[in-house]
Amino acid sequence: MPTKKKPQVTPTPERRRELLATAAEVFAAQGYNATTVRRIADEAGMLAGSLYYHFDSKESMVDEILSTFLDELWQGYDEVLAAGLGPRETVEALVTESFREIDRHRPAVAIYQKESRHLATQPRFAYLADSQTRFEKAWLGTLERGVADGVFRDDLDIRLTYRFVRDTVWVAASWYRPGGQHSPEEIARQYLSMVLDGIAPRT
Amino acid sequence: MPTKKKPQVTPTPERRRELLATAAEVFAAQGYNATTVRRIADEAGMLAGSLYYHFDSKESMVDEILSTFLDELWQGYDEVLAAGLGPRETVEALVTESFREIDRHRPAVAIYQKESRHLATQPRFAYLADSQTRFEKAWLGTLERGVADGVFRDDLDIRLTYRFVRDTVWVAASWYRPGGQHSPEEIARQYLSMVLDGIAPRT
Amino acid sequence: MPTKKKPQVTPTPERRRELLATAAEVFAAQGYNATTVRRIADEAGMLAGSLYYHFDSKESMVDEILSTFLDELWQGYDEVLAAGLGPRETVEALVTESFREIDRHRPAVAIYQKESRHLATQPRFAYLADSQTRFEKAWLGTLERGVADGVFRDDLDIRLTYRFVRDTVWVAASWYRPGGQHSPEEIARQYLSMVLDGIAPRT
Amino acid sequence: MPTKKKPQVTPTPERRRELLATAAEVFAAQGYNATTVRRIADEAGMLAGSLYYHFDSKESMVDEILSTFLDELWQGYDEVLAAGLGPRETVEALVTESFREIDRHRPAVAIYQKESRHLATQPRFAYLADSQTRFEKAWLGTLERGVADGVFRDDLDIRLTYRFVRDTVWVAASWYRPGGQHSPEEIARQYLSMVLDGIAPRT
DNA sequence: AATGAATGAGTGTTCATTCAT
DNA sequence: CATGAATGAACACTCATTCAT
Repeated sequence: MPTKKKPQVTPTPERRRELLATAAEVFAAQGYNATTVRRIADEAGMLAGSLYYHFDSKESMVDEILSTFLDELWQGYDEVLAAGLGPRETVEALVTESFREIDRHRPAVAIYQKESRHLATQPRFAYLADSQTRFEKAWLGTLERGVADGVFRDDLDIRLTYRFVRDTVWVAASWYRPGGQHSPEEIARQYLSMVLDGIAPRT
Repeated sequence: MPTKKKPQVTPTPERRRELLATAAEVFAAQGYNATTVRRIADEAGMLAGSLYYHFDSKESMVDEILSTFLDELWQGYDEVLAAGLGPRETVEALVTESFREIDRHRPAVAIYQKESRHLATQPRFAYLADSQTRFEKAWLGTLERGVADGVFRDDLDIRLTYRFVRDTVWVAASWYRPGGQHSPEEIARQYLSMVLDGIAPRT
Repeated sequence: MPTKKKPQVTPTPERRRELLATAAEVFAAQGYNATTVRRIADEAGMLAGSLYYHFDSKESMVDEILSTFLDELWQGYDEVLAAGLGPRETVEALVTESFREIDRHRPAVAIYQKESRHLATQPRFAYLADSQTRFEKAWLGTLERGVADGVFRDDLDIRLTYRFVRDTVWVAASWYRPGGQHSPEEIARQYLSMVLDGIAPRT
Repeated sequence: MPTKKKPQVTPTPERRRELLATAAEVFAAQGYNATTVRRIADEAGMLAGSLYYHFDSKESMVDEILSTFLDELWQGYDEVLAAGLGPRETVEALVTESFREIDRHRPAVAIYQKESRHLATQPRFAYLADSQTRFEKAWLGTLERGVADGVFRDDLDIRLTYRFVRDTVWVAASWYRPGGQHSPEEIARQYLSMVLDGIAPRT
């Protein structure tokens, strides 16, 4: 019977994206565990069971949210890392790119911040740990090059510096609201200024 | 009738503290919602129901963990704020005190970071919002004094600076492990150095 | 957004009524507290959790059972009270109406008898106390009118008489079984005969 | 070691009676199932576990309360039934005795009213059903004798009459408060007057 | 006699998930 | 595509009961 089609993998990519956006918003606001499927469905104007036409499970929703975000993030990062910039310029570009991602994927970033450690224990989310590792390599490498080149201080524990910069940037997702008074680029500029030169005036 | 003496309810604060320490560790590791009372009981070597001899509810456990932590935190902070130090010395003292608290109450700080926004919506945890407000006042005030005195830069958005310093410090609770290679004071020193002078070398 | 229609919550009052009838039967037989939600579900041929698709809580089940009963009861009573009958005819009509209610809502009446005092302490069940008060007013008023008119004895404590008649009628719910050898009207007739004329023969 | 005595069956009959009185009061007020052992212990000024020095179980408490009450009740009843009175005088004596028992054992009577049907299903409480049977026999016999002698009406269903008188009397336990304005004997007198002669005036 | 602490079975409730319609 | 109804496992919490001290 040619009239009965099995639902395609992407029945309507539009609706899918809408629903994921809704889910991401709720996950970010309430936390993954504390968010019920019913709540997401409410927000989407349907019943809880209906979501299962679009997604296999609640888990597959976060999965898709996070992997989509990380894919886009690494597209941007890889471009920067491949550009052959100097260490300081690389840091500037990475930070700027990060704030752009926060601007575009705020809920996903917030979920990533809050839940990734917890989720990464499951095999399905192994890519979270992978990403973390690549991230660390890229940053530590850049910082080390910078110390060697004399554009970053050599009297600091480099892992501490790494964590400092990393957290400094990403935590912003917890308070950032798109459409606020500062553009992502402006926030990046000020953050970079603080990170690079400190909050005490240079004499 | 003199026979109706209410028997004392909290006879051994010892056990209470032990159990709360266990609970805090699990809450910090798995998240409050994802932590089952059974899990805490397991870790404590008893059955789930037995916890209710000591505590009213799972909620009252986090409550006691967080309020105990905040009480101690504010003791330290108030001492610093009352000492009449200059803005820069105040910032140094507050940051150092913060890392000491992270060292002493790491699980509580981690819980606070992850759950306080969510918990603060309940009336019972109103003190979390209060604390947040006091915190912001203390920090913003100090930073403003510093800008006026010329010991902090005047070309930065002060709220951005506040968030920068605040997050930078507290997020450390997510990776800090007591007994590591750096003492809290050493970490504080390096963090302060980065925050105040930046990671680029002063020429 | 027109896509956000809230789906209707009570689409099939049918099932609801069936389930409430089942619940009422069990509550009446075992007592509200002694009845487990699992038991009701068993009787209804489903799992305990499934009941929560239809009802918010066990409490809301008794609530609906009792309030539905009282609503119908007062419809009948109000009709009688508004009919402008003499005191003796009013008493006859109220008693007859009561036995009809016992016939139609036996489980609800039994629950009301056993649990109302206990439930009425909760704000949610305030209407139980209200009903009690209205009930008392209606009866006492009728009895007083009867005494004044000389159709009821004036040598009896009127509150005692009230309790006597009230209990006499409602306790019947504890042994009455619909479909027995006497119709509600026949039982009412005999009860009225006893209450009005006594069990000793009139000489 | 002669110093260690096993607790006697009646360690201090005084205390036992006190505790049972307390328990009965709570059972009557809240219902057997809804009453926690902790609550009884609270009321008695001790901890829940301590009650188990005096009683085997919560069940054995009601057991002792109810059986003590029934023993005393039947002492009174048997005396009346053995006195060789006429049917009308027997009814008067039984009702009066009943109100005296309500006066002396109000909580026990209330418990009996509310819980006996439920408890009687357990073998341990078989005596409740036995008592019920004896009770029914005694009353039905007396009423039948009365009808035969012409001192009770012969136009009433005798089982209906039995239930009428029985319920009428015992339900009083639900509102009776010792020390009120009417003595048990006065209440009995008025009840008997209503039951025998009705609430309509004899012409 | 009574306490402090624990047990273990059970209770109401929640929630992700399924599936016939 | 979506609904209505149900499942079943898990959860926080309660409570009668036990027992060493």
